[in-house]
Amino acid sequence: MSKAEKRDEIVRAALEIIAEHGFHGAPMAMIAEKAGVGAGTIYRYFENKDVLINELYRELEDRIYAAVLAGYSSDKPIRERFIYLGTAVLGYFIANPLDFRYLEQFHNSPYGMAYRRDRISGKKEDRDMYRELFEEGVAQQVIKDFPLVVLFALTFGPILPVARDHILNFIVLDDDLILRTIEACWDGVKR
Amino acid sequence: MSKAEKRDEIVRAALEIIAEHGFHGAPMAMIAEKAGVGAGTIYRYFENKDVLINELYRELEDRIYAAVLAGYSSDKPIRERFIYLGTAVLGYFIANPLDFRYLEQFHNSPYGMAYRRDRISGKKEDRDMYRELFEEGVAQQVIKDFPLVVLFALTFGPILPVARDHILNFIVLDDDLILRTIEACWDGVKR
DNA sequence: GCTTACAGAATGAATGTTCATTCCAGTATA
DNA sequence: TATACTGGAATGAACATTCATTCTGTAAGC
Repeated sequence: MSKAEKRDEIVRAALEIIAEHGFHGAPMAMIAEKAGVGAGTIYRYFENKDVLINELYRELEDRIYAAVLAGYSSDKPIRERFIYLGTAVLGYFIANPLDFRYLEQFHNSPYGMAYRRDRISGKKEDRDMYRELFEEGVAQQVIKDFPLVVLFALTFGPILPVARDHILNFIVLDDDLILRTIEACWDGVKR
Repeated sequence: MSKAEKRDEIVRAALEIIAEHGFHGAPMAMIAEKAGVGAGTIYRYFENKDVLINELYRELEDRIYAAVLAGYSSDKPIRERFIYLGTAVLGYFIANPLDFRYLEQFHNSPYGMAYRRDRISGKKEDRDMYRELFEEGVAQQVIKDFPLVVLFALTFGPILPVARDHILNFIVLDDDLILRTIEACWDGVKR
């Protein structure tokens, strides 16, 4: 097994275990076992557990960004772009439940708090299609004139619990219901 | 200090520390110190930490329910009731940030998962004004015909992050912005 | 081609720390 | 005095991290 493959195994194992059991149900020894390496080996690739957790987060973020960006076109009308982004994000979560559950764990933890703070205070670059979309929409008077965080809340607020309920089998989302849900978010955001 | 007072002190201390530091930043010894009792004493009032955590949750739920119910009148029109409930809940969270942070911690933890499961599968009685409101609204064709969980997501989905952002000082919500935010939720939910 | 030597990688038992929970000597209450 | 309650030290389990040791692949020497 090459060096890169081994690193990947560790990251994959961490994703799986943390997504399923939370940060505190994921001892390094368990991650090591699932990855098929010794406990000490992880520390040859990651300085400590925090670093592993943060690097995994960055990787997931990149993957989602890439997946969603693929079909995005910034010259379509605002509404169409909004619907596309919403369905794409929700679709990604449903297709990749481990990723979703990991992101949730991360966001609802001190890691996520720190990350969020950096982001809102502008310390973090964000290549964020939503921000751009909202700003344009408000300027064009197509979207309600709210602070950005409120628009984010109106959009992702409903998407995340709906994804969670689907992943946990509390509902079944088919393509039609996904679309109607995102359209309902649009109704909340549009002028 | 009477027996009941001591119990209250413990519960209050737990609320404060867990809301601020999360379940894992809240050792029993720290809760005991803040409550002004010995560590062992807590175990005379609560069988173990899990019981304490769950009882505290129930208490908060009751308080919120009572606060919101106070001004609720189930014979007003659907929209008016929706707006009232939304602003009341959001207002409660803003006025009681510790309660809000505790509830968030709880919901995003294995405790909350179990609770949620019981609730959705109907094992738990819920004296839930929202459920009733949604069912009535759908029947009257005033509200979009979605599964209940989606309607919940469209309503609470935005309320919770907005409350969090306010409590963490990422935005300042005044009465006007609160009202407009809830109205936007209504736009998402109404037909 | 075959052996030997060696650097770097991998291992997992051992360590130190952080808790929840228990226990009991001391204190209040009746 | 007898009973119940309290504080906080003691216990033991869980876990991240370390490090002495073992393994492995490569390259030099023959």
